[in-house]
Amino acid sequence: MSQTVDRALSILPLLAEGPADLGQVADRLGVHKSTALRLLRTLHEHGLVYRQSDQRYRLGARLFALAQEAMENLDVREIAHPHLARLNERCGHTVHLAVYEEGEVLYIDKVESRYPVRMYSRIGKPVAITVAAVAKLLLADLPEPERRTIAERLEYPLYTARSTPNAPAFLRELTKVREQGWATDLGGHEESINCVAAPIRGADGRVVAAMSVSAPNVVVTADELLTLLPQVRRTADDISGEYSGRTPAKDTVGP
Amino acid sequence: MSQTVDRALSILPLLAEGPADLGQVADRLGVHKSTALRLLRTLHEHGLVYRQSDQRYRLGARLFALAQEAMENLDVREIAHPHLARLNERCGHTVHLAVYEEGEVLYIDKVESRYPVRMYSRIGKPVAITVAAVAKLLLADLPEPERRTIAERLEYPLYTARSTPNAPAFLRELTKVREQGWATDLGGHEESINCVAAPIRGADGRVVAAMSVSAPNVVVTADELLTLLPQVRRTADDISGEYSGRTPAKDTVGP
DNA sequence: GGGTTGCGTTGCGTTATATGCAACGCTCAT
DNA sequence: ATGAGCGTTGCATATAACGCAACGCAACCC
Repeated sequence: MSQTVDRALSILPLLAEGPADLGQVADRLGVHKSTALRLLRTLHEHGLVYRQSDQRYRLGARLFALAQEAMENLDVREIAHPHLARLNERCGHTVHLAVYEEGEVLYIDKVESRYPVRMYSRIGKPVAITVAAVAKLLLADLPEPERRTIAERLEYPLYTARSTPNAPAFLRELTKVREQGWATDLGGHEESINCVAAPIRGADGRVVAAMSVSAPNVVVTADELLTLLPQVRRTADDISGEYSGRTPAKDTVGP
Repeated sequence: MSQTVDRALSILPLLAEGPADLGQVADRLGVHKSTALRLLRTLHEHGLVYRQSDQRYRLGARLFALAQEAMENLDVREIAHPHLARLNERCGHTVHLAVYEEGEVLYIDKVESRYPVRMYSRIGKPVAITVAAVAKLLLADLPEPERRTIAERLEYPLYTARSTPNAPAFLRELTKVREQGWATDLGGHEESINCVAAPIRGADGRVVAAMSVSAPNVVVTADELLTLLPQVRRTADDISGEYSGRTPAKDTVGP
């Protein structure tokens, strides 16, 4: 809509691939060097872009700070966190919280496993959308046409033999998840890792977030992990209640 | 430099404070609503801004993804991580990696303590610059005039009784840190938490990053933590060697 | 239920503003 | 020394961003 801003913002994903010098930026934007320079300078003033010692540009620190603040302002996250921590206390495994936004699913909170073997994931990292249990829950709640559109636009990387292979299979899985009200990922992303997930709903019943418990095979088998399902669902329901205002937050200590 | 981009980018920190509607954004930018609308639309197209169900705008998911990618492209981080993990294996405490950029110090990596009591911190969060051990190391390496300018511009919040109280005290501390080549934070940020830190240097000897080991009093006393100093310095030196190309990366397993 | 207020949204003419050019200056390597 | 390559500057032109005013649409209140 606004050409100048559009061009300036296009620089960010470009730099996300790695540092680049003025010429490279100008070329990839298809503009004159002087134009690119002015845009970069503006981005620099706002701290979104940093000029390293070899004169090349890369993404700046303000970006982290912004992402950080944005995260801390998410109210679901704030409400959910103590519940996630409590669940982690009880079962010891990694607990994740994720939301859907504009075609992406991303983790917004994580409580680390207390077992020495830990899985790799990071807050803010987009989730493997076709296989993750939380992603299935979040997508399953979208209106059917949107679900179809998204499913057909997605790619289906075969992380493992049990990954969702294509759109029809994914849509079938979403229907199942929608009906049963919970989801799993049994080695669909990494061979040895299983997850159980449950939805968190707002006052209107719409799914606003999803949470999951994940553990590697070497710690517990898939069957053992599934025995945690009731606990996970109860936790998710508690969060839903508090989020939608039905249940006031419980004080952890009396006055 | 570029008015339009400048205005658009000013929206981001504004939204970081919390969601806002069109009118609020327009007012705070001092522009007409239609102008604000166009800017917001452009930001929206790039995913930096999200429109929530109540029509208000807040920061978008792309921001997380960008910050994430930016972080993973930092080569110091990549080189340092296995060393940090190894140190954590040996001592069990929380290990941090931080860099300086344009007046801010921020954590770019963290390996969690293996003790049940953990300190609060998050990757990407700006560090308490006047007290953190890593911050002292990074600032101590700046040229003297810059150091002074920064020190005088800073605020000195008294987190605890042992926090750095003002600019002169801070500058004195920096001089000391610069000479001894390592730094500590003994309860300067949180009463019960101590840190020991060492600098990571590039080929030209300039400090490019700093790493620290942190632990609460309840786990180890400050004196006990200080006995780890040689290990911390050795780890930092190993990273420096690898980063500056002097030492080739060691294979963890043979062929 | 009609009127009103408070939003977001649209189209348009004007003018400020971003643009590309060409020339300059610098560093580095030949 | 000399050239190539890159970032930087000033400037005239034209484009694209601006504010305005009018519209559409709710919600709200009398």
